[in-house]
Amino acid sequence: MENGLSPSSELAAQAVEVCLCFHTRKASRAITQVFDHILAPTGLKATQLSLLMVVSAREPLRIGDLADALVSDSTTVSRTIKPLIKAGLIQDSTDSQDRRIKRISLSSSGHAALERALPLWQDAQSHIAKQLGGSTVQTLLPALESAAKLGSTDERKL
Amino acid sequence: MENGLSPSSELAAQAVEVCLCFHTRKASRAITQVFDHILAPTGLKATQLSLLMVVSAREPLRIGDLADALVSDSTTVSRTIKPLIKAGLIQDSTDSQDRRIKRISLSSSGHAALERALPLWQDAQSHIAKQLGGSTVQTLLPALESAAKLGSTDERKL
DNA sequence: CCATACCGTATGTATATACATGTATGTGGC
DNA sequence: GCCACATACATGTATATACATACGGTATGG
Repeated sequence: MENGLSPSSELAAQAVEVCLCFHTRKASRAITQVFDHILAPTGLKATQLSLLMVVSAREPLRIGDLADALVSDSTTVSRTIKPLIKAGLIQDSTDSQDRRIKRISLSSSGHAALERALPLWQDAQSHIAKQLGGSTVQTLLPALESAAKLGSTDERKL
Repeated sequence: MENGLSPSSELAAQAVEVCLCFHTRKASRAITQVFDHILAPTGLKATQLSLLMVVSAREPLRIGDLADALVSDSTTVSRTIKPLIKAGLIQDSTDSQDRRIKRISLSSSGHAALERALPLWQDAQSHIAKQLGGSTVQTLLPALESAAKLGSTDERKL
């Protein structure tokens, strides 16, 4: 092994270069960092603004439906909404028919925070789109949407 | 508002559909879930296998360099390696010249675990590549690599 | 040669994420 | 109506992630 790597290390080195999980996670960290920095003045993290945007588009909605929309576990959503409830941006109410169900919606503060944050969201989005180039963005978004569908139809049911 | 959405909610609904942060994170959750399920028999999570692969390709390396490679904070790396050190897969040794520096490398158990996991990694990678289609993968990987470079050159230094 | 600034890493705190499990509620068969 | 089962959500535990800060080690100017 002239390069100083064992055979399995050589394989691993090749694998990591094309690993879809590694690259998707690395890119999501980088993009989240940029969004977080630009969104800092709003007091919202990128994840939290995404949550507000999804809720605002579909409110009122159940935790399970929110989890489906986010391709996230419902126990995760149950927790990620907590800081936003504490901050008074999201409210939840028990369904009167089926008391197991929580209906999630934005408070008026939530709507206001969303409205204030959207211009900075646009800044971050434009900044990244400019760096990547329009054609890259055009191919990236559909590819990411395809990838996001993997979890729901696959192993999930097996 | 015939659709029942306020103006800002309508904007937010449009924004989230094209948000690079939201879509990248959603895709990374979906892909990570598939990898985690397929890798379950190895006892390694997708994130941990990625770590082992990167370390094996460049060992020994400093925590800061590992953080750069992962586009992650060095304080994050300092913690994410802990479960792997505890499991005996990764070892760290203090540099004899500069005792601030920790040199990270795989133990023999780490090399063995990596070797055992690689076939399942290949299963997961192939499974997802097949679902996405070869041309999508070919466009996705370079786009993700471009995106991953955003963090290092941008706001980071400002 | 010491004070100070700088560098590499760790810790405190907070959020994000998911699996296993628990709890409360609803539903259907008998 | 009661019991088994299913459904919706929460909690326990563990890992991933990052910022502010602390701490020890190194280098450097005076």
